Amino acid sequence: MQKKTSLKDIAQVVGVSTALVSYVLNNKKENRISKEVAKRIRQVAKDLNYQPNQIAKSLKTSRTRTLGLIVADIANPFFATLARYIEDEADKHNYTVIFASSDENPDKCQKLITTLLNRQVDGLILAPPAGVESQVIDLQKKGIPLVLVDRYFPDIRTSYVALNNFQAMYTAVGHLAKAGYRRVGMITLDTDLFHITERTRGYLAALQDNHLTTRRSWLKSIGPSNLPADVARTLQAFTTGPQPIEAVLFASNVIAMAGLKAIKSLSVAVPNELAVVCFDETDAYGLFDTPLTYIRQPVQELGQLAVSVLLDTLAIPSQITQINLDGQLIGQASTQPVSILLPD
Amino acid sequence: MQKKTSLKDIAQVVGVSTALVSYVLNNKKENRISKEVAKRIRQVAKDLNYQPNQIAKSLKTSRTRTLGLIVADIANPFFATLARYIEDEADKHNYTVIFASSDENPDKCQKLITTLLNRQVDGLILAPPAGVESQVIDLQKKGIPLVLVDRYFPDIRTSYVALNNFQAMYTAVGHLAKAGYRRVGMITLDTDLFHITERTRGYLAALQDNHLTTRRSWLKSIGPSNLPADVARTLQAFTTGPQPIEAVLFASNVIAMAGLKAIKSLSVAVPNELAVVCFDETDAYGLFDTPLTYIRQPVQELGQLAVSVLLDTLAIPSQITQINLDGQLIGQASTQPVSILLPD
DNA sequence: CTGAAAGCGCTTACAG
DNA sequence: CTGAAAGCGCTTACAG
Repeated sequence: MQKKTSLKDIAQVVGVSTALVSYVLNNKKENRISKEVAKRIRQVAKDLNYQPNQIAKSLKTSRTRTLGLIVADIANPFFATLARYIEDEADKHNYTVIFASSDENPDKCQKLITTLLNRQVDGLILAPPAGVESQVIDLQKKGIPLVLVDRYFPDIRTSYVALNNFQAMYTAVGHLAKAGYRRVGMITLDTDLFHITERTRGYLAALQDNHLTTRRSWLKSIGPSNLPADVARTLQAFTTGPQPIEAVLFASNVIAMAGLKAIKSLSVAVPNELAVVCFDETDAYGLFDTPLTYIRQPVQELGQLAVSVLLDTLAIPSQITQINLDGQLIGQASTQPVSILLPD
Repeated sequence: MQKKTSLKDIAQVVGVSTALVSYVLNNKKENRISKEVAKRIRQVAKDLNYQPNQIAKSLKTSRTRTLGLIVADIANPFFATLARYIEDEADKHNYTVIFASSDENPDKCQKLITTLLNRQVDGLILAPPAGVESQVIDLQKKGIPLVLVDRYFPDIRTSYVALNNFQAMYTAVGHLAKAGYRRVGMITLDTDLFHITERTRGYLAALQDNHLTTRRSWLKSIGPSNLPADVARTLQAFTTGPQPIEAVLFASNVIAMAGLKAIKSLSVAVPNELAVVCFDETDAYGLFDTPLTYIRQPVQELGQLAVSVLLDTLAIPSQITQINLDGQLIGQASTQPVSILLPD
């Protein structure tokens, strides 16, 4: 391997100390260094193609300009898109990003946190799995700059950037009510994650405020194993029987994809037999027969704000910033007003 | 911020040198150190919750146990999935991954390479954009451990892990020919990237070998600006006129998604009016009316092999490993044999 | 105005 | 068998 040139090499060639070279290349003490020496140094640095060793710099300054990002799964389109915006925003500030996937597993999350901290990341962007409250508290105790994204723990005072999930689902139900749908069901994930339970709370509150019937069986929580089959079974139950549901909300993108596939294979007509609201935006919706109504998360803002809140925290460690962004309901044919539905 | 405990802290408490502590905690010279001292050291390390500072370790050893990953766009499902497998495989060997997106832009790629090298990554996994041959050669000159993934440059002798794109498309055309389709078109990306041009070469070779008609107008290359509209226009041209095409190949996942949407909006019946073969696997295909035939890339193997080839290169720098993996054709209803097509 | 010296937290060749 | 010392490549308080 070709030897990289170091400050020392430049210093030797120019005949000055490494200190002076460091000052010049970092534009420090500009007014105190003779123009000529500075010029020589810069020229030699360029000639030797000097590239500073960030590791050495980091050891000295104890700042790595690296952020750690832990999501549930980088292969999930939501997190992949989020990661992209985080990357771009971090790059704007000359930070790089190390990413890792927790698979919603608290033990794995703990391991990843330790790894990232050993690499001296300057701060952590964390989409926490359920059950890591103690890990987050521990990070705070250690004074690690931290921002939660997508999810957070209402009982722990941390910085976070998240969707207002209550409002998002509340709005979606209101939209259905206004369009004339009365029997509204929801399929959600079986989890304690706050962002998901908030969606349920929004659903239930909106049913009440819109004077719609609430039935225990119309709200179904589904675990990760056998998810597609369980979603299909639930939809079948929802749509058959004497008083079938008129509209369904899918509370996550994973649920939505499974739900839409089930709707196709059950040959349920959308929206005539069943109106549909999905969560998150994806290219895939464009392949469904009916244009789909969905709740759009402002993923770009989530990513950008996560980075900028974290960078603020680096500057002012005591500062806590909590941001809830509103989702946007994109109304399409899958929730057409009942009054203008075509006869079957 | 709570002060982290260092080797020195442990050494002070136990009353030995930092050197000895380092030896014990790294399990070096085991037989030369008295069991008792070793035990004390381990105990104190545990009590003080010692976590080694990787930055300091890296500066000394000049190995960071970090890999750099540059893809076109981490938000693209193919690269997101690839990144996930790379992450998992790297983690197995106690490596972490810094990722970055080049947006197929050579200048951005150069900038990212420089950034990653300054961070002293041990090696680079690169899905190179077109036009970065000189950058790759430069990396080789510098002796940077490197593996290309997904794409490579046939004229440069580097390690790579890629799909056998020629074979993949050749097989797909053969499948169509066998099913009885005679007029076969392809929509591909307008690029010099080898992996894409190989797909074109496979298409053309298979047409010839299967004695199918080749027409210049049946092979259409489309640029990134206005891609969806251009794909739609092309499909319309393909399917209208006196001698419409009977089958179409979409040469990438982006083309496929645009193509499928266009097929829907043009109300072209699949496979009766047009048989379809897509590239890459995605959840989204499940929402299309007809089960789709597609070419599956072994993404997991691609990711795992990229990491293991790179780690091999770290051990034996001179070693070049070139791997072409075969794609798998998943035959479904969208390419049903002509003989059993239902009448329109 | 300039630069020698100390030190960040480790590892390891080397001397005793 | 054990550990002091040097050094990785930087930065910066400090002395001149």
